[in-house]
Amino acid sequence: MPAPPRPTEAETEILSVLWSRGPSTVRQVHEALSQRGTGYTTVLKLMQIMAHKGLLLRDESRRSHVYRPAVERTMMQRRWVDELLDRAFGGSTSALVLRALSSKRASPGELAEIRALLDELEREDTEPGGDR
Amino acid sequence: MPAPPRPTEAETEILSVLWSRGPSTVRQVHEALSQRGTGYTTVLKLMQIMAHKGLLLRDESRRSHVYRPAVERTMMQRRWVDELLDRAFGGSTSALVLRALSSKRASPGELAEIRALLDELEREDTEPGGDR
DNA sequence: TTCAAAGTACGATAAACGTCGTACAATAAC
DNA sequence: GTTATTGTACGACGTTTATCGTACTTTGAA
Repeated sequence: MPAPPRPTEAETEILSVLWSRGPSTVRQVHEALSQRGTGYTTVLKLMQIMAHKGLLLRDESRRSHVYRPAVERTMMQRRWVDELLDRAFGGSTSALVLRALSSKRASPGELAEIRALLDELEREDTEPGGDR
Repeated sequence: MPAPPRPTEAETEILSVLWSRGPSTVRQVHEALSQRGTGYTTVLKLMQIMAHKGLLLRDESRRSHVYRPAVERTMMQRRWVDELLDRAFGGSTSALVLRALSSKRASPGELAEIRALLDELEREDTEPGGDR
């Protein structure tokens, strides 16, 4: 099975539900997406197609099939970030980070988290072969 | 004129050329995109549509119309980041930054840049009404 | 056992995207 | 002045996306 393709916008919404809810039936996903007002069969068809594309896996052992993501959220986040990096920031990670930080105000806690990661990254740079 | 819509993928490539080259004719954009092998009239039509949508402005005073972006690169980067934030990171800036930093290795210079911004943001937090 | 409810499967459709060919206008070359 | 070049305008077309209606199947309740 080749790497699954990039999910479309509607597909991404479905993936989000599945990532946060865990394995779910079409009905459950449809209800989670209820505020968007799309019909049940629309969600059904999308999820069938996604399974076909390799974006979802499904368990058909029960009458209501149970779907789950075939890709990890982390993996997909990485792909999206890489894509945005290429497409919009000329590959400059710092430019993206700068934009993210200046765009939406991050909480002090979030800033601390980022600083911690920064510390770790710089430690790895100067002390190659550290932990992990 | 309402806010211009989100550019599509092909439109984004054209915008990138315009942002880096400055105002350009269709031919110049087409040449900058030559490695992608799209036809001249394709680029022409795309750019006409983009002007219609409010993504580009054009100067028709010369025979070869000269196009330029109607939106600033920075503004669009902000929109893309916000969108990615919502769609994929549940609005958590730190999660996005963490993913960006752990995904692609940032250079020491970039890390320093980020640290400097972090310092500034935290200074603003504790000393409201500082510089700016 | 029949019948409504809840499911899946899938064809049809409308809009958006990217693509190009062709028609036409203006300019430059000869 | 005629012709080749370079440009714009725009209709047409194949794909993909998102959407839904309808047909068929399974199951549980009356």
